Amino acid sequence: MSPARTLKVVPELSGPVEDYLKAIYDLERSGEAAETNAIAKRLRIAPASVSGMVRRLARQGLITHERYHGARLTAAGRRAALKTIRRHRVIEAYLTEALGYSWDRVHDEAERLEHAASDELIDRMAKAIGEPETDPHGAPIPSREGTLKEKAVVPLASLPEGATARVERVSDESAERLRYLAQLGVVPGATVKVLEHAPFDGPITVKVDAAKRAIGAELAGQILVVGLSRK
Amino acid sequence: MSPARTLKVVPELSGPVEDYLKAIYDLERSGEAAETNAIAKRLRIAPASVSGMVRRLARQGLITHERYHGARLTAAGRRAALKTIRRHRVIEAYLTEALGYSWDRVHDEAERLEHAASDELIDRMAKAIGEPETDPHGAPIPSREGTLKEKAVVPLASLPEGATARVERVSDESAERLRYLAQLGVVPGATVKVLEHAPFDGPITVKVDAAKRAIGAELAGQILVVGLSRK
DNA sequence: AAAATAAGTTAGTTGAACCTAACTTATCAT
DNA sequence: ATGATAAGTTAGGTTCAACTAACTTATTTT
Repeated sequence: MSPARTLKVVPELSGPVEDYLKAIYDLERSGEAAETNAIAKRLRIAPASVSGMVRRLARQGLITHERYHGARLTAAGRRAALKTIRRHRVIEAYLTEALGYSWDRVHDEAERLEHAASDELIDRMAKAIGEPETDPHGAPIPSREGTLKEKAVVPLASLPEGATARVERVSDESAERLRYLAQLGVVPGATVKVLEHAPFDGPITVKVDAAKRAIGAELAGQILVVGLSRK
Repeated sequence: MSPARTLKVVPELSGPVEDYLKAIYDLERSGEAAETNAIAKRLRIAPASVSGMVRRLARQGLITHERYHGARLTAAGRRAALKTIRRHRVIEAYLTEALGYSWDRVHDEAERLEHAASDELIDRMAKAIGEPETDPHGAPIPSREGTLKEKAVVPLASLPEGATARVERVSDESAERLRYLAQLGVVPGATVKVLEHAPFDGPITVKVDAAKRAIGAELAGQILVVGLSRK
């Protein structure tokens, strides 16, 4: 048998630490610092546990943390987060492209493999499927160098009636939701036209592939699109 | 994000536990019970740590253990060990067949991935490369059902002068050794003829691919072959 | 058979990553 | 501005899987 972890210049981060950094990265995308409770919810652990880890991550220079006011990634923390995110998304893409997984089954598998896969494996996987730019849910894959170009997207829910848009990305949090979206035809690349927008956060009615579909406000907030035309 | 571990009927075994079972399985192949020190050496941990874990595994019914006299897998332990070994070997085979890894680089990667890959992933990998019967080093891959047919093999070192044999399997413990063996042409499937056998555990001289090679006794003990003819 | 050596175990620690319960700080509503 | 609620933290505890040091049992040598 051989040593459990390969030696590295940068000290290896543990699986849990990688998970925290990913969560913080994700929460920070909305602009504000990642709050303790939000991190806890995302990782399904107790807020008290987050307090402890956040202190540690700050001490290690991966995040900055002002007590009672959330966490923000430092440059080093962001780099580490993007590396893990790259792994996750390349694995997701590889599982669908090379091994026939459906898009609603890849998340959990990737969640475990991302902590065990070497950079070399990730690069080989990416090359084998033609260096895709996004994962199966439309999320962009960070480059090998750790840069990421986020497209300017808006939630489908925010479009006015009559607008046409291309689906760019959907949330991969729930397998069930992904199956439902696939059934509706709401997948990255699909074109949707907003027909009707019920008031008071009601459902919106859209045309997808010549079919009329009603989508709840909550769900429509998770579908990210790029607008094609206002009318 | 989603839960860290999938739920299962059989309680999940931790990575370390899987490593212990694999090590014990391997050591037991030689007939005798797996000794504490041997396990410790294989896993590169202190013997004292093994004592503790062995007690736990026995309590869990995965091994039997008589104090001071080594450990043996129970049926349940053997099943678990073979599952992990199947994962390891399928991953090794997949990495070489599908992703272009050389046979000396697959072990470490598999060592980490085997604890994170789901049964479904392993089955998909195996199918993708045509359900191979062995890993790149010639070690047999346990079936999905947990059975394993070990070929009747002998160490190259045990062959008499003049004998011809087919290389079946080599030890994958050291990447360096594997590179050396590849260079010699000593790979599973190759035919070797013993030309000379130096006394006092000296090197043996063999013919491989029309080339004459001297191989140290120690190394020749790790090369497993099936005899083709005595003369 | 006694002494030397090797193998194995026990006791006590450590560090990571989680937990609950109790407390403190911040924010919001009146 | 004061009290209620929400958010965050501290304190203390658990489990896992490793460690070292000291001790016990088994095996081998003389």
